[in-house]
Amino acid sequence: MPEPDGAAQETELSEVVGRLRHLIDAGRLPEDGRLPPERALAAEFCTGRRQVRRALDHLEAEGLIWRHQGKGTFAGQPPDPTTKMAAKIVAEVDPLGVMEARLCLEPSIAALCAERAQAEDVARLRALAARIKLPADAETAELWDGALHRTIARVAGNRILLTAFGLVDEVRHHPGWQAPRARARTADSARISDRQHAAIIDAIAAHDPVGAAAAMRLHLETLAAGLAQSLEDQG
Amino acid sequence: MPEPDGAAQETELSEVVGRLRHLIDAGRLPEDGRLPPERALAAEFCTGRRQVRRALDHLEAEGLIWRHQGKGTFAGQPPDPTTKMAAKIVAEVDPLGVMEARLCLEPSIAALCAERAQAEDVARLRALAARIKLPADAETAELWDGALHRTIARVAGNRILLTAFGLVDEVRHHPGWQAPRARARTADSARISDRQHAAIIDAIAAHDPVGAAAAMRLHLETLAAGLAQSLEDQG
DNA sequence: ATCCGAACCAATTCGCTAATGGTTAGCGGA
DNA sequence: TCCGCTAACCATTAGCGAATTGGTTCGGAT
Repeated sequence: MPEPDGAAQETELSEVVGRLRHLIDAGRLPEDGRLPPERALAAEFCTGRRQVRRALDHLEAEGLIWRHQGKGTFAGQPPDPTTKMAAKIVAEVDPLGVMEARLCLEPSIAALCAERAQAEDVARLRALAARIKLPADAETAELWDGALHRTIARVAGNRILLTAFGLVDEVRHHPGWQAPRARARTADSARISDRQHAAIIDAIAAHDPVGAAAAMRLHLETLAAGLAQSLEDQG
Repeated sequence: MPEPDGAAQETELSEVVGRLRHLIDAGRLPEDGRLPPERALAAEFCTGRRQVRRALDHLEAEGLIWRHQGKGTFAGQPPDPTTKMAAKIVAEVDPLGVMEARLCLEPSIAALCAERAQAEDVARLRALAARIKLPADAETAELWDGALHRTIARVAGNRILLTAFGLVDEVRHHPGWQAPRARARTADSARISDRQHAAIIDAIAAHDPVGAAAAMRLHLETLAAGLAQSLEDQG
């Protein structure tokens, strides 16, 4: 028999996988999401290191964890260079500084987008804008809002500006800054944002760079004002 | 007399500055551009560490060197993590794309700079502008030109924008793109750039954001036109 | 023949020391 | 009396070696 007791091994492996999943979900991991070493896990689960590695292979294939030789095993996604840069910047900048940077970048990006957008690009933008107003919860709306702005930057067709925008976006979405932005979001502000998004996209569709830049600037200034108000209320 | 021999000290300081400049320009530095420790420089120049530090202060204000406690003193620009990113971008972008990005970023940066520049900042900018027209060779002039634009970005006081600018600057200075820029530089274009630099700094000194942005935009458009011409001539 | 455990390899982190830029206290000259 | 300099000190970082950790291979047990 090529596999003496393959079924039993299968069940043991999936049990280890389950215990690891529980360990990750339980939130008992340190701040950086680091898992115990493989050897320690093997001892804790009263099994061999090999089984632990197999289980970790599964979890890694699922994208639930990432590993690096000499470094360790971590829950979540591996950090890419942009996030590292963003993390450094977050320490030295405040939400208003981010809005300032957006005000520098995004109007010009919108203008370029207006120059270059094809009909299908405009359709994509409209679809995204429509999605923003669907969800009730602020977090999902933020997600689609980010997607809209990012798509505008992508359509603008300048790789450098897209990277710069991505940097700002990364800083913007950094955990810890969600609270003031969530506070700043109300039903009223959402409605205003929707109208402003529509105005931006209209200008882009009309291939009107100046109008697109102006509409984007107005939108960002509105957001900045709301954010400033929120920060003022807070502290 | 409040200053015993202030003049003599001045001359000694500027001599140290000159020797340091020569040391940097001579290209006898190691690959990473590291300068000898301050103590060693003091010994070599037969002076005190204080004078060396003052001289280095000048060079740092000019953006020619950067220092970090415990790390050392280096010629050139402090390495952002942008370097790796820039290498990726270089492959997917052309010189005109860089100019496009600069046209998006730098006018707004100049406006912010105009809002926030102190008298000493303006003085630094004027000193840099004066240095651009001194050297005969294009490469050194480019160096000082870069230092001027970077200082404007630094004075603007927004860390994110400074990083974004650094990204563009890194791409811009990537080897292989020097040739068309060198071809685009003539005695005429240098004189025009000088005047435009002066106009930018005047607007900044006058705390005129709109004027600074307009002057910067004009300057970059002039550069872009020259670059486009150069590329066209090339083929 | 297959699979597991132990040993080994490579990359990283940690703790320490030396080196280096930044700062301050105290002295000497005008 | 005041200013500026030298020397010592502080904070941060590089360099190095030992320990840690994921990745791999080899020998043996079933």
